[in-house]
Amino acid sequence: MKNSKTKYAVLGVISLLGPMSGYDIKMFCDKAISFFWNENFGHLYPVLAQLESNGLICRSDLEEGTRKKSYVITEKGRIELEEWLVGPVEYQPERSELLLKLSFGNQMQGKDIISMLEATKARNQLKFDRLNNIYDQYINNDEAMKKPQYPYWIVTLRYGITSLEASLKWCDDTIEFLNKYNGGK
Amino acid sequence: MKNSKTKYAVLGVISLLGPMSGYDIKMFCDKAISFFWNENFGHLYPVLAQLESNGLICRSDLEEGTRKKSYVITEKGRIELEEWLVGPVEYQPERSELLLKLSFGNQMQGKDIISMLEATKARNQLKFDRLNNIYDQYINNDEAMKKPQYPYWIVTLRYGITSLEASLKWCDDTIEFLNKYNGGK
DNA sequence: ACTTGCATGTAAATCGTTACATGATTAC
DNA sequence: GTAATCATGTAACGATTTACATGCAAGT
Repeated sequence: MKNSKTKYAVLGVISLLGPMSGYDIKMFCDKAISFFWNENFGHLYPVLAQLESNGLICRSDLEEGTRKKSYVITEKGRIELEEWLVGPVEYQPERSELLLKLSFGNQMQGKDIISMLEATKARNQLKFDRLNNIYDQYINNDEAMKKPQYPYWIVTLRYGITSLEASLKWCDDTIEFLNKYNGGK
Repeated sequence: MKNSKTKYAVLGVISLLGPMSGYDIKMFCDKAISFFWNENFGHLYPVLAQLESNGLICRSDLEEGTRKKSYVITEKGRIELEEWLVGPVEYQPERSELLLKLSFGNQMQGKDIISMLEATKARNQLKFDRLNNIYDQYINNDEAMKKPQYPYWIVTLRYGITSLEASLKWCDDTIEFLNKYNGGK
């Protein structure tokens, strides 16, 4: 559990959104932050158990009688979370399957490259639209603005939107460039 | 070896750049494509051995007497490479430590957020400058233009440049936004 | 002599995904 | 009644990273 960012994701989400179960955390990831963070049950539950046994989170008493196991963060957990928060953002080696394939483009047929780019564009357009919807609902929303995380969520949304925008433009430019290049030779 | 993209990276690089050793492949990754693809020795060598035992690559006779083991792609390897190339680009769940931390920004001190963003900006500025240098040397270079991969490498470079540009702009905007927001409240 | 770069590999650990297994509750 | 959603977990597997280990060759 040295490098598990899942650990910190869990600590952060729980510390921010009060008593939460593994299921709650998963749903929150899927619905609210999946454009920059993802978790799955198979990893989440063991980490949760480990965090509890290490005293970084503990059971809340909100679930009386149900199967649901809600957790809150402990003082010890909060300290570890803060240590991570002020530490450096770890370098993450890039791995883009799209670019890898594209760099071997001379071994592909022109139509296959274009359809790969079109598929990427379509996928990103969907993400872009979805994010923009969320953003529009969130920005200047009185309810949302009361929350202390408001400005931070705004900027993460903007990150997603900005980079998807750039990606969409690149798709268009690239399709045009390759069409011209292959037409012109 | 079902989902190993390393496998395809190796096949692609070897098929494109002729007889290559594990070391050669690693150096190529580091120097030429590290902005979108990375490999490490610990993974590379076992995969190389496996690809050879599966008949997807075979030893070339270029290394007589040296310790260096150079490989070329086989017909079987080329077929598998092409199958992967025309297949769909797999969805990769996002995981950005920067955005994860930022989304917990209300639990950080203002100065720590700003320095995190400044560090990100500085790092990306470096990458941006480096990529631009490579791009400038490559674009319209007579030597480079003769190679069949020329247009494809151009567009991958543009991808890197475009997305770093977007990221740099976002850093500036975000620093300004958060400064204003926290100053104004 | 010594450091840097070339060169290949193994072992251990870990992280994360996928598939599997189970069962309660709620809505239609 | 039955499908969807809520809810928790385990097991197996696979991919990748990190650390370790070795040794040659070339330049300074």
